[in-house]
Amino acid sequence: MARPRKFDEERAVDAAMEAFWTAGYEATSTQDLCEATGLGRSSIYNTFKSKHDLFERALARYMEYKSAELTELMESDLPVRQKIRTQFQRVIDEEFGRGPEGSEGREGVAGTEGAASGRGCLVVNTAVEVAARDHGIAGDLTRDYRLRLAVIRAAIESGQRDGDIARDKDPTALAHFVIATIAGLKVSARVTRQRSVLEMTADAALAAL
Amino acid sequence: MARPRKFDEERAVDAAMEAFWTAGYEATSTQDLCEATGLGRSSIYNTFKSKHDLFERALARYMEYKSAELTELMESDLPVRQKIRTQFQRVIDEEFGRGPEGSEGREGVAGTEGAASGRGCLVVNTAVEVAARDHGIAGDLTRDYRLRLAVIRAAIESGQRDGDIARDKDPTALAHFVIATIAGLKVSARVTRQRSVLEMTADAALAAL
DNA sequence: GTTGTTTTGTACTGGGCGTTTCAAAATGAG
DNA sequence: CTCATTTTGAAACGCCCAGTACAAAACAAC
Repeated sequence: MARPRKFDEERAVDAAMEAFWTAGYEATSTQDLCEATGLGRSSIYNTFKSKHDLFERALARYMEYKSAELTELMESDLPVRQKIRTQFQRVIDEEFGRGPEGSEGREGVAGTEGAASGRGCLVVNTAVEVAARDHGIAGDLTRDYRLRLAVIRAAIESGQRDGDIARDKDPTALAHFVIATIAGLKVSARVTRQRSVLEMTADAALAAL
Repeated sequence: MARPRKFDEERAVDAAMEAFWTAGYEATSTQDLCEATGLGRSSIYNTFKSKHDLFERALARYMEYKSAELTELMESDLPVRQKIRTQFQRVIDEEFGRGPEGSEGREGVAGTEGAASGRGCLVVNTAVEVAARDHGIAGDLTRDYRLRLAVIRAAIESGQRDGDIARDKDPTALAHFVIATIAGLKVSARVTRQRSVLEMTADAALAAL
């Protein structure tokens, strides 16, 4: 009945997600979005209401991906502590790559530090950059937070039943703590470009469980 | 020998710091900076080389303030654990205010969550927003990180001498962990608007020391 | 008061922003 | 093929951005 679309909407959202992930919301222009998706301005504005709308869909997609990964890990049959450790390691690997041990920047020489190479985490980036001034986005993030909380808390409760974690500890508190630690690792990774620092941090956090 | 300046340069930097703190680097326009400082464009560009230069000075000032507070606390004669606890509490109070216990937003009703009211932490905001694409700023943040690390590590080592913290633990690792936890609290505060959640998180973190 | 220097207010620059407009192109239905 | 409908590309919109140019204003030195 009419001219058909030549692109895949989902692929466009994925491409936009990559762009927002790399540069952040404000710093990603509509021109950048055109180049990332391969679409023209008209197609984007015909498909999505606005840059903000596209961002919200891209963010939702990111949260879907990450929540799926987290859920799969937390519902596996590994010991709890190992689940948490693996999640921490994932965060570190995502920031530094999975390359050889010595691949991080040289250390110790003042003033020669480079900027971070990874692009961090879209959720953390968004929480810091836009959540305070955008109630809609803040709500999206809160909903995602609750989802992650539930999944991690369930794994911790399961670990308590197995005797891997002391039963007198509050699983909700521990789950909040795990989430905060992950966020902390991601922020630290923006500043200290040494994998070993993050691994020390993660190990110390695991001692709290 | 010439017309004297009518404003205080330091005060201008302070005002700019407040503006950048509230809105972030990109979202703060030169117009905003004029209004925040009360200066005209000419005065700003005559005193500072550029928006970026002014930001760097504002950030440095923020780091000075915060590092001074941290150092004062860490070099006090409180027990270590209480020093750390106090620092965590400061972070929470800064995000939620020091008001009565029930002042946080209502909870439980999906979709009604509001955006964060506080403005977070300029260091964390900067680390996430600009560090990855600005080597100079990244270096400033790294230097500040090392300073905080040294101060906290010293407090922990002192605590180990007092027997308040197990001597077999690596004080450097614990210091990195404390810093990451603080960052994690600040990020979580952007998403969960309940003081109790952050207090649970802080308590759980203290168990790791 | 005059001169020399600096600051200040105002207007402006070129450019990029998010968004809209519109006609041409493309396609399925009859 | 024709027609109705939708997508697409290109150009343009008004607006705001960081930064600049410049002359008038304000002072210190003499």
